[in-house]
Amino acid sequence: MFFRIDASDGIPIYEQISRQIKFAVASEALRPGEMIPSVRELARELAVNPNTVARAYRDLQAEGILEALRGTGMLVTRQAVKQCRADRIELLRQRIRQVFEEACRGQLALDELRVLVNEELARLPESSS
Amino acid sequence: MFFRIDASDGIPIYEQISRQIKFAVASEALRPGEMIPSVRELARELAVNPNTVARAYRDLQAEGILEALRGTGMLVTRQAVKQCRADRIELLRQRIRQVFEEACRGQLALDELRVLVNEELARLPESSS
Amino acid sequence: MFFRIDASDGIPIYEQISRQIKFAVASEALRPGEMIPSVRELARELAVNPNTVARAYRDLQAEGILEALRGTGMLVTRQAVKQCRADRIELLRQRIRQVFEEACRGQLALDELRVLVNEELARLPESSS
Amino acid sequence: MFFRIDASDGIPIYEQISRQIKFAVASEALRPGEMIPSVRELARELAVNPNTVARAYRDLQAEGILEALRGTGMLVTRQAVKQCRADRIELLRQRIRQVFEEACRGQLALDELRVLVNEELARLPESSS
DNA sequence: GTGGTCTAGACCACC
DNA sequence: GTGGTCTAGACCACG
Repeated sequence: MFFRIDASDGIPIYEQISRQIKFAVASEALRPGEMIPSVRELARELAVNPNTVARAYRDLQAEGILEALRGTGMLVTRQAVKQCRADRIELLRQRIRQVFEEACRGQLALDELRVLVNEELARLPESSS
Repeated sequence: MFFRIDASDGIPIYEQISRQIKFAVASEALRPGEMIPSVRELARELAVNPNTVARAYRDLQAEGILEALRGTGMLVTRQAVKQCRADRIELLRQRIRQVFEEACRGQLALDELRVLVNEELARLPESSS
Repeated sequence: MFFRIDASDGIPIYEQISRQIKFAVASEALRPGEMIPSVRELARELAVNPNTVARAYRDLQAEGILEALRGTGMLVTRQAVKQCRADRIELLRQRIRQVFEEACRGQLALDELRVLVNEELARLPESSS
Repeated sequence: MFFRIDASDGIPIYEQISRQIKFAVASEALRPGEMIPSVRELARELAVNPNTVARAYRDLQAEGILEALRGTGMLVTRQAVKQCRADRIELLRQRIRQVFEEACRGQLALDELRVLVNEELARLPESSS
């Protein structure tokens, strides 16, 4: 697979996995109908316990992103792309809002906040389009 | 005291407490030399376990924001204001950076990100300056 | 053949196959003495693993619904019709009982259950007689 | 707690647990704001692995029925009752529909089905209201 | 081979 | 004490 996990950055491994799968679906690196690696295979590849991968898959299944075919494997559902894109944006919007609101609660001036935001936006690579 | 805690928003309660105290100091709602409520008093007020408040105070003490007067209580140190202001900005900068980087990892286009950020900035009350 | 399978509705595929064959026999769409499609043929037709069809056939054979003619194929036994009809009713009775009992365990009032049942009965096409 | 699990009736243990909690909430045997037994406690009581209970709780949390207070325990959410009642009815409706549709696919006459249903309804204890 | 369930036990942060 | 994460390994049904 095309992604990595970082066992010690606070975010649970199973969530790192499910997020990256969602992102892969959102950017169509993973397409509807396509089979994803088996639990055991991905577990081996990421050097992670199969249960951990299974949990990520199960969560995605509960969200309707993945579908299980018994004895066969799991694949990306039709609706997944739309859903993942919406999720990605909504998740981001929430996090931005959260940070901004905390800034306000902290009595930071709007102008100071704008400066900070622009500084950080400027740091981002142009290539991330 | 003048702030609230939300027991179920992911951020540990003790950290919510210490942050809000820092913010209060940064905005001079709490001034150097001023006594802060006792552990028990604040715990009662926030309907929170006293251990939790104690931990927040302990953390702030370790950071040099608070100072204990034996048998009397705790008060805000002289250097606290400067420190809290710097902390506030640095904390915020980190969180903004974190969110933006996650957006990039999620393959979101820079322009989409800018739009999101501006939408959310626009939602903020002007009065927070 | 005249039926379809749904790979993701919880019921094992081999069971979907055997049930539908039983139903076909019960309604005399499939008559005693008649040959049924070979494992390979039906597997191809249903886009299903041959092992799965084989298992369905094996189960039906064990129940005495099908009979193997060496080197020739499988056919419906004489006694099959009577048996399938009885099975069909008994199977249904069990499932109804199961659902009703679960409703009771869930503390649903008998009257609410009756209403539900009648609503669903009303939805059924008259033509299914 | 007031319910039992049957380790070998096909339904996963974690689901038996979550269902019975939902039912308890729906019938207000468990009320919003009320704390439920800890993972370890219920596990001990049911003679089941704590992970299994934890999974049931986690599923309910994902559905918004339960809420976790870190270091404290889990409690029933405000909206839970409404949701559990709706769930209970909807779950039942689906299962009834499924059974009926299968009956039709099996070419059973509507009248035969009605007879079956009434026989089974009659078997239920009046007290289940 | 596949996914799914369950057990057992370790470790963590939080209250 | 609480819930949460993770590992390791067993067993099952299904294809």
